[in-house]
Amino acid sequence: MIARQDVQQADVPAICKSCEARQDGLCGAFNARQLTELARASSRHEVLAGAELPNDGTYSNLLSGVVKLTRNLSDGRQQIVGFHFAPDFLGRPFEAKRPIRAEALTNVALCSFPKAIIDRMANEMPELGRLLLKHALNELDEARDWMAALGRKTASEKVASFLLMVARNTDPAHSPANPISFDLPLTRTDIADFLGLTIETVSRELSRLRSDGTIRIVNKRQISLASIARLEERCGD
Amino acid sequence: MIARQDVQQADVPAICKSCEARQDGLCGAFNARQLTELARASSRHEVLAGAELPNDGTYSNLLSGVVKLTRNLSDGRQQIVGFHFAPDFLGRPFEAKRPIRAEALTNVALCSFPKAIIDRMANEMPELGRLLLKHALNELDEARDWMAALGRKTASEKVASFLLMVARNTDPAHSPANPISFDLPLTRTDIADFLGLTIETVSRELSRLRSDGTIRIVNKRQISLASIARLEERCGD
DNA sequence: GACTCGCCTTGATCGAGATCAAGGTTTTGC
DNA sequence: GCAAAACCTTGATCTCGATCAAGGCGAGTC
Repeated sequence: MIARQDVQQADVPAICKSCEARQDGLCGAFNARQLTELARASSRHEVLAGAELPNDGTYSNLLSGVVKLTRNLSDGRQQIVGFHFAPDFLGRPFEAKRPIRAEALTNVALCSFPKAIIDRMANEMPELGRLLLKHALNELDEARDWMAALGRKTASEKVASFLLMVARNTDPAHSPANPISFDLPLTRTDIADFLGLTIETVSRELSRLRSDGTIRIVNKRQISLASIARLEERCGD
Repeated sequence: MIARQDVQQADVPAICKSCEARQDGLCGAFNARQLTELARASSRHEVLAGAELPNDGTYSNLLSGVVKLTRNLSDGRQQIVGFHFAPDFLGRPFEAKRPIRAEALTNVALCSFPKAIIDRMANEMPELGRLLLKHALNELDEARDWMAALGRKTASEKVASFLLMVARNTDPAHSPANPISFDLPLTRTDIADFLGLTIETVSRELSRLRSDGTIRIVNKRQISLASIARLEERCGD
């Protein structure tokens, strides 16, 4: 699912076809004239797996890959507070001072827009402001769902919920009844830091799900689910 | 601090002086003509402690009181995913279908604006859209701070962080070195549901903080802190 | 091949916080 | 005022997930 070859063929200029075609991303809101202007100002670039994304106030469409957002306590304890899967939209226009870092989990391709241009266009076009707001509220809803998981779910419910989330982001249109298979773009350490568990507990819970037939672990990173419905029974909500 | 008498004297009409005076609320963004129009459309009302706030798409300034946002798992486990303290701004224009309920913890006074009017004004005035976005991003940052607490802090760090948050919202300008005292607007059950703990653990941690002199528990609901700095040492970040 | 290094799994034991239980205090209602 | 109910505290015990420990697997390197 994390299509590495997308990152290789990265010679699409300026505002890329993938942006224009995408309903979900920022570009859906613009008219043809604005898209032409954006094309001149935007830039496409790659970030390698493991590298930190710059927090420079630019807005970006995430064209391929997976990004994690982490927040650290002073003694090094780490919590992952969110993920971005392609084709999400990334942007933090205000208050970028919080101790939250964005890091590429896989190789990542971005189409970035300078803050100044987007801000000016948002002034001309209220529709764009509403789109940005809608994105922020979706992220807020997701954050609150995970708060409930972190505070009140058991370890096995957390792992089941996590697998469901990855499956849905990997293949959103998939039927709940059919088997589905995907690459986990995270190490066990990342999963643990997301779920507020240790790597040992994550590993044990995955083994338990494997031994009762809910999942198959092909490759450490490659998981296949017997059915989404089967996991939904175990995720606590 | 939760000024109950404010709720009693609730005969301010339409768009209230408290709204206009408030930097933080929605009204800061409007010009005089728009404020006059809003005055006709807005309504002030009260919600009693314990009652649920309607999720009807209206936007509101929270004039006094405290509101909790809760999310429940299917078997009744509850997680509090956020608070609103006066003078916060409340609003969920999109995707109100998530299983999140807003409930008044104290008596609450609201100044509400119909969604249709705000939406139209947001179209006329990009500044308003940016204000709404800024509020949503602040809430997102807070949610992520609490994700880190839920996932990675110990019980005593959670309780210390919680007391700090209430203290800061109660008297944001207070010096970190001086003592401060405030009403806890929550039961032990609410605190536990916010921190992902049980009421017994919350009670024990409060007792521990009392016995080592960090806090004084006057009245079950009335807490006084020796100093904010003292608590900050214990909150883990 | 064999060595190393990073990552994962599994087992044994421990401990923070949950659960169970009893009693205290504050509020409410008569 | 008293009784009942709601809420809070404290103690005893248990359990889930953390910690400690050992070894496996796979990729890269020599």
